[in-house]
Amino acid sequence: MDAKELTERQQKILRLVVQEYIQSATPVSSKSITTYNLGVRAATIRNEMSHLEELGYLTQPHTSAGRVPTEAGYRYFVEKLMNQVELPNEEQRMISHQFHQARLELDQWLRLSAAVLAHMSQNASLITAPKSDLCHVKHVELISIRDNVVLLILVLQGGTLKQQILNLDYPIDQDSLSRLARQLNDLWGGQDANGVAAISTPLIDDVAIKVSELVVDTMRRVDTRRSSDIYRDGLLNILTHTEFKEREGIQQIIRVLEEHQMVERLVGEALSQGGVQIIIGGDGKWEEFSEVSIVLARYGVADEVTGAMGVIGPLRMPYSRTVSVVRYMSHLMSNLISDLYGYQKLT
Amino acid sequence: MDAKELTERQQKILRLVVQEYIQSATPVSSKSITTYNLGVRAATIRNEMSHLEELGYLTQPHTSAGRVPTEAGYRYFVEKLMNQVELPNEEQRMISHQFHQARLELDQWLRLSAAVLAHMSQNASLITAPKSDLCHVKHVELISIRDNVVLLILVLQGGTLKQQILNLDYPIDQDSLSRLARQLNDLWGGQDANGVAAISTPLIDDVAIKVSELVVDTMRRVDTRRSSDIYRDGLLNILTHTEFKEREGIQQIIRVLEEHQMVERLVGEALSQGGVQIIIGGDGKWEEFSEVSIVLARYGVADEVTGAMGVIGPLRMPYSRTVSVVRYMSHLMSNLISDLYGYQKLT
DNA sequence: TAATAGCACTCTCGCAGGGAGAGTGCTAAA
DNA sequence: TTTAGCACTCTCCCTGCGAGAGTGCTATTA
Repeated sequence: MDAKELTERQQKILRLVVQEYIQSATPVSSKSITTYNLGVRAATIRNEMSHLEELGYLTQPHTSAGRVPTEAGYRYFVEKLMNQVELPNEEQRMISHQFHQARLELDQWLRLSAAVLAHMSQNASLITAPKSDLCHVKHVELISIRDNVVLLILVLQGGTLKQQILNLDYPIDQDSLSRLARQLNDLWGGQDANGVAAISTPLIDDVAIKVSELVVDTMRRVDTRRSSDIYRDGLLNILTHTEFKEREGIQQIIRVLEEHQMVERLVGEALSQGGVQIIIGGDGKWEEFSEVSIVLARYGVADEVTGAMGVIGPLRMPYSRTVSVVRYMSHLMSNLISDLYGYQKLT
Repeated sequence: MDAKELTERQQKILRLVVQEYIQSATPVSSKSITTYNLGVRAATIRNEMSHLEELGYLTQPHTSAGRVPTEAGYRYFVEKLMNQVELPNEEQRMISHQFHQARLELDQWLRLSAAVLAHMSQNASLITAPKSDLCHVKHVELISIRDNVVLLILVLQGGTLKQQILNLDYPIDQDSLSRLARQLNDLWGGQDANGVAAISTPLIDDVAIKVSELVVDTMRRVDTRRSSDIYRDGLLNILTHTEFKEREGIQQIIRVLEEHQMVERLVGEALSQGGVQIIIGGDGKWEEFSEVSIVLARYGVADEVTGAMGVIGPLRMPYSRTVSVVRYMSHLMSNLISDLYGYQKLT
């Protein structure tokens, strides 16, 4: 099963089988490989294919059908045989142009990212809003909505916004609220949840106590919740391109997109290391993804704000193109975000 | 085709056929209707069924199969035959309990609403964040992110939050920003986009001008975009419950959930009138929904903040239950929102 | 006149058989 | 080591057939 066991010709054949199958979705015959002018006849290719099958890279749906890549086959392809191309300059320019048109609004960027990932890869995409690794207070603001209803806005380090409504027992005017907000900002700036809690113990003002409770509570919840808002797109691609028989696969994809728990696990994986990661058929680790492949990358500013993005689709997805897109998009978003905040860039 | 043409017995039969078909998903035979003790034999029911077919309420997949409701059949059922039940008290209490546990966070409420709608109806759901009909400034806030990067937070009447990043040519400290924000608040409070633009013309301060441009621009975009954030859930229900042959229907559902344009059209429809609306097979108006039914309602506070929620699924959806859930949820959300802001309630 | 028992008719569904076609594995020769 | 040739296998598609479900029609009954 080791890579060294494959001759150059075997590699060529494996690559062709994978590429052909990704395109056609039908088992690849020895004959169809001969059209690529390898200088050998079908019989020879058959022998090699049968060897590749023994090694676990190919398999047959039934005895007299062509070959289909196994998960191991895809993995070998992705790791050793795929030509890593950059996204064509023209497409890069087109995408980045769209982003700069979208003004400086994070929400728009994320929406657009999901759309671009989905469109370019012709699969489903997902991207999480960037999130600070550490949850520190940047700013609090108190806004009077009406007599005794107050809107609390909490800005976290990294730019995440949280809003909460506060119902008071008695009315309070905007001026008092602004004054209180200013005090609290001085007090809490740069603190994490525990810091705020500790500093707030001596507070006596009724409203201040309520606000501090709300802030601490909100931050604790941000801390425990791994991922933030999630943007998705391209589900329709899956339904139009994928064989409809593969019910199981489609369900897995939707489950990934819909269930927060799944996303959080993936995001955890993505954030654990840099670069583009490719998970093929769950890679043995995840049964729930047995029928799908996922191309993942983190983006953002290391140790400051990071998010994850990815494309999810059937095993036979156009890996080369997808990897290019995900890599490009993660760099683009990293740059945009670091420009936004003036941070140093994540490689 | 008029309602009066249906005898009481025909109504009973039509109701039973629809209910049976919704449950079983297989064409309903005359024999199976006899189990409901109508006091007549299968042959009689056959005659009635054939009459109902002439009237356009039933149809047969093929000559010797049972009957299936037509769109007109569903519509008749929904309008005249369906028993409008309230959601059981127990379920009402369970749901409302969940909402009060979720603290006063709109985001959580919306998420939860989508989940409840999807779970109770066993179909896909969608809900848009409530949005002010009129877009007025409630509050602006300027927060220094670093030297010359400023976070602009714009609170609109109704509680919608917008954030924008502002890059300045030179650094500015938080104190100056706060002072500026206070001035701008006094100046702009309660104004709409045009008001802000008009008032801002005499401004000379460099930062103030930039802020005003950004605010006007943002508000204009909020004005033109019909719907705000959209929350979805329950797509998996569709895939597990629906016959998988009905590819077209599933694609239509996903298209509704994924494409903003579709959502906006539906929301427009929902907002145009109160109460729960039921769109069956596009009701002739919308080709794109030929295979699906949609149960819609608006919620919120009339003429102040309103949103739309709905359930979407195959034609054979459990209308009675779905309508109950949507009605209950729209009231619940209306109450929560009016409590939140202290507004008067929307009927 | 409305209801219904009875029966012929129609259509689907599942199964089996057969032929065509695609693709393989193996053997023997170059 | 490669390859031509051939037997073999398996799918796919078409056909035919019998069973079963359900209808429509007709003649009879209350």
